[in-house]
Amino acid sequence: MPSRIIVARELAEIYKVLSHPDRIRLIEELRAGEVDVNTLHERLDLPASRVSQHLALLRIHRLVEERREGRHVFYHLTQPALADWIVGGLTFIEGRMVDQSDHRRDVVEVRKLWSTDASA
Amino acid sequence: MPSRIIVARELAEIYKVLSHPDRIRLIEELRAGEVDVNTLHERLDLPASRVSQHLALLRIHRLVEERREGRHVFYHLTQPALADWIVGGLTFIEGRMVDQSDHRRDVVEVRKLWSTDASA
DNA sequence: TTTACATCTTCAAATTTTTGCAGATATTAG
DNA sequence: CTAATATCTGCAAAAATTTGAAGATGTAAA
Repeated sequence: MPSRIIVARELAEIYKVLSHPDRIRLIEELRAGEVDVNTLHERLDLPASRVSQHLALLRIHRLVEERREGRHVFYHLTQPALADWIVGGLTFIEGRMVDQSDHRRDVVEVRKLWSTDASA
Repeated sequence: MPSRIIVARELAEIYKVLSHPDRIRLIEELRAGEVDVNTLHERLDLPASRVSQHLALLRIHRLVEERREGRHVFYHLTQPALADWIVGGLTFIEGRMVDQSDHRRDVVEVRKLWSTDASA
C-alpha cells in the first residue's frame, strides 16, 4: 500500500474530526491555554455532555490533553500550533462567500479574534 | 449571530470537503499545476465518474477551477496555497501513530513528495 | 456525413453508514 | 450529598459513497 494513500487517509480522518463547528470553536477557546470543561460549556452555550463528547473525540485523536485538578478537568492543545493552522484555513473559505460581503467582514473579524497576538 | 459561529461553520464545511482521501490526493495531484480528468482518473486508479464527482464538489466550493480544451478538461487549484496548507495538517497526525513507526516513515516520505520544492 | 471512439458529466438508486444530539445514568472528588 | 465530568443508549435525521448506465461533447476516420 503506497504511502500516499495511507497518509491521505490519516489526513482525511483528522479533517473529519475538525469538520464540526463546535469542535473548531473548542480548539480556538484553548488557543490561549488551559480551560476547564465547565467554562467551555458556558462559553459555547452547549450542554455539558455535548462538550464532553467533543472533547473525548479530540482526546482520542490526541489533539487535546487533560489535566485533572480536584473535580475539574482542564484541557489544553497537545500542539498549540493547531489553533493557528486552523485559522490559516480562512484563506480558502473566501471563495465561498463571493456574494456575501457581510460574511467577508465576519472572516476579517474572527481572524483577528483568533490570532495569537490578539489583545482580546 | 456572532461572527465566530458563522465562521466556524464555514471552516467546518471546508474540512468536510477535505475529509475524503481521494479528494486530498486529487488536490495534491494538482499541486504542480493543471491536470486533465483522464490523467487523474488513471493516476488515482478510480472510475472516471467518481473523479468527476469529487471534482464537482471541489468546484462547488471553489477550491478548483476548470479549463476546457477540446475534449479534455483541465483542472487547477483556485488557490495553489491550498495544497501546502493541507500538507501542514501532517503535523497534527503524528500523535495518532505513536506506536506505528512504519506509518511515521510514510508521513516523512509523503511530506517530501507533497512539497512545493520536491525534485520528484 | 456517418460512424466510431474518447473524454467527461450527470443521473438514479442502492447502500451504508454516520453522526449529531439529548437525557439518563455512572464516576470521581470534595 | 452535591458538583463536575464522562459515558451510555438509542433515535433521528441526514447524508455521503459508490456504481453503472446514459447523456453530452468533441475529434477523427471511413
